[in-house]
Amino acid sequence: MAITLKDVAERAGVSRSAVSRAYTEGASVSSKTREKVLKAATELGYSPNVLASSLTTGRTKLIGLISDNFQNPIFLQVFDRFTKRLQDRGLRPLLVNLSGETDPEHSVQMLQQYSADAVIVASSTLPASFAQSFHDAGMRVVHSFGRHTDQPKVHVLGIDNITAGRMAAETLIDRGYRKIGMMAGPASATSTQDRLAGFLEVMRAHPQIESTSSFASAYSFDAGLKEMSRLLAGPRAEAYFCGDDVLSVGALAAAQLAGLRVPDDLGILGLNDMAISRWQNIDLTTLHNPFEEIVDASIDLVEAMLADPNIAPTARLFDCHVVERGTLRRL
Amino acid sequence: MAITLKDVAERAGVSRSAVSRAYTEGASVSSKTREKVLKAATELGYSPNVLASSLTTGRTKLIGLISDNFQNPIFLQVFDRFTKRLQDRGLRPLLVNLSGETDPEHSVQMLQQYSADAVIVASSTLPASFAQSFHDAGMRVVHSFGRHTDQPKVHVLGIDNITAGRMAAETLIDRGYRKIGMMAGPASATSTQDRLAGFLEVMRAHPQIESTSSFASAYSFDAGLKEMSRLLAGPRAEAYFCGDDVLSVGALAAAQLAGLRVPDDLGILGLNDMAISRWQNIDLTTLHNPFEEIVDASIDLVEAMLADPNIAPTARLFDCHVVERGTLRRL
DNA sequence: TCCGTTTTTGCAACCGATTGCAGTCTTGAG
DNA sequence: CTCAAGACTGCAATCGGTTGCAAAAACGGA
Repeated sequence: MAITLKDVAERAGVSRSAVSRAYTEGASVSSKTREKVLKAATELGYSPNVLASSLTTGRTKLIGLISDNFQNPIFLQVFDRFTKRLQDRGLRPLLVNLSGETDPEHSVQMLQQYSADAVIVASSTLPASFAQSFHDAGMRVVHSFGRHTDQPKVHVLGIDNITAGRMAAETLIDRGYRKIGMMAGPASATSTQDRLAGFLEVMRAHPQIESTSSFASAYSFDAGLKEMSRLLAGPRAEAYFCGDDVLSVGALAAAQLAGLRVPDDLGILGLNDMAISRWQNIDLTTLHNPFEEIVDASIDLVEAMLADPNIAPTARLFDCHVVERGTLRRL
Repeated sequence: MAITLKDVAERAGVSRSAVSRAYTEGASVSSKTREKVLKAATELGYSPNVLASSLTTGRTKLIGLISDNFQNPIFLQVFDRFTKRLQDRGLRPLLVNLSGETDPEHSVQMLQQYSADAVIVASSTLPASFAQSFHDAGMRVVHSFGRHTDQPKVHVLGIDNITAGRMAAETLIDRGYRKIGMMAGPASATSTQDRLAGFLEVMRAHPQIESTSSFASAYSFDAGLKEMSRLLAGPRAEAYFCGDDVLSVGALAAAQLAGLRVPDDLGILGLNDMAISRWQNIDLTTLHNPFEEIVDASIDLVEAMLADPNIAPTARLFDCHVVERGTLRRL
């Protein structure tokens, strides 16, 4: 059916090896032969089968891209960036939708079956053990948006969640809020835990500030709406740091439903700076997540591992900064 | 490095064929042998290499998923559904980000190199010729969200854009609007053309209604904001049917900036019913796009083609319906 | 128990490439 | 013009599986 190397070889009147070499950078072929081959190839419409060659070379250029969050709009931006950048380097994203699954077993096996060259775990909620499983199975892996550790077992890149939590708390205090709450994400997510830890640390240092904290059940609009509605039903804070932007939007909706004006009656601070947060209809003051840098750095790491599988695992932190918009009063 | 069939064969004390057969449904193996093999396999942690087997079987279970829209939030929902459903059937999405590219050549070649079993073109903006190229290259292809034709060259599924355009126009008329505009998407997109055609058809049948139409430069928030701002600067209509939901949100932002109240001063009707449109902060009245059904049907078609590559290309249309929310006055 | 069936099994060729090796061709220096 | 070094080339083995075929084993009925 499809054109194979053999067809090209026959047409060009050379051996199969010659054809193969014509396609490999720096191989020992005369330019005359190479031309003959390329000519025959274009006439036939041939392009080499990566999968077949992967058998001997051990390289598929397939990169597993695993995510457990297809609800958060920022992930569309993340996927956009990942797929573009991978493509630019001749790598192919094999997308895996975890959708609720927390056991890596299945993904590990599947990516092994396709001998993916590397795996990118793109998630701020999965535990370190998840990415680790791929490493244990002998695969190259980088965990993007993962939790920082001093002795990482696998490459992990992400924002500095603890510092972000602190920054959020300090920002709210600086704006003069004296009753401050954190509506965090799901308690099980590592990002939630760290952001909350940073937040609480600052609060402990400011005993005069009244502070509260609670968890939303997921990083989703509905969870944010629900939890904020609950909070607003009781004695409320003057401003809330929300676990992330989608939660914040849910919180804004809750405020609206409660008849509160933002930022006059209630301040909301998000985290991520997803594209939508910039929309005037939302106009969310938030901490910017430099996800483009994280994605790019992740791919750099993937390439580095492809060149040398044994580079020591690194943990890189990226800084957030406040993006001024309309949901927090200015001083 | 990795465990191969040979290792398992040795450990189980059987031939390589036996191992292979143990893994193939309906192959001629005694249950005794199969058990021996499976036992050895689990002890060794073996799982067969799909890519190697694809050489002989001609099946990779890899499905190219091509999209040119990573800006529109509804596509995150689309990807979510596609990846989940493909996975459920043991198929693997190989994601291709067209990002501005309109020439299929490159994608065709890439997917051929990976001998993808089939290709799904998920786009409402690409011309039919794009999907056609894959067909011409001998690949199985279905075009999801594509334009309907009577004599389709490839399978194409999508909403009935012309009827949707009509429905939008009629909805606005029914609500008592007498000056009606359509702010369409980019002129080059097939979906734009059809939606506009349906809209204009109804308008022609209602000469007493004052109507206008114009194009936004892309299906994006910024394009919607920009075009609607332009429209609002001149003599404006009482209500606009926008090319899709993201455009609508941009239009809402423009209205807000112009100090207009929606729906009192201005009505906005969208199309797609993306998740975000339901958010109270947006609360967009829109035409529901049954994308889940389209995705599911697309995958059904893929499977059907896998079973029989020669089934005649079909064109299926899916109906939209109005979702009542807060951006259009009720009667 | 014997023999024709049916079920299992292993051999070996093959899928579409790559690559070490050894033989052949070109070179260019002498 | 000769010859050694270097550049090319093709052969054949290999990657990890699959599968047609023939031989071996198991089965079942008489």
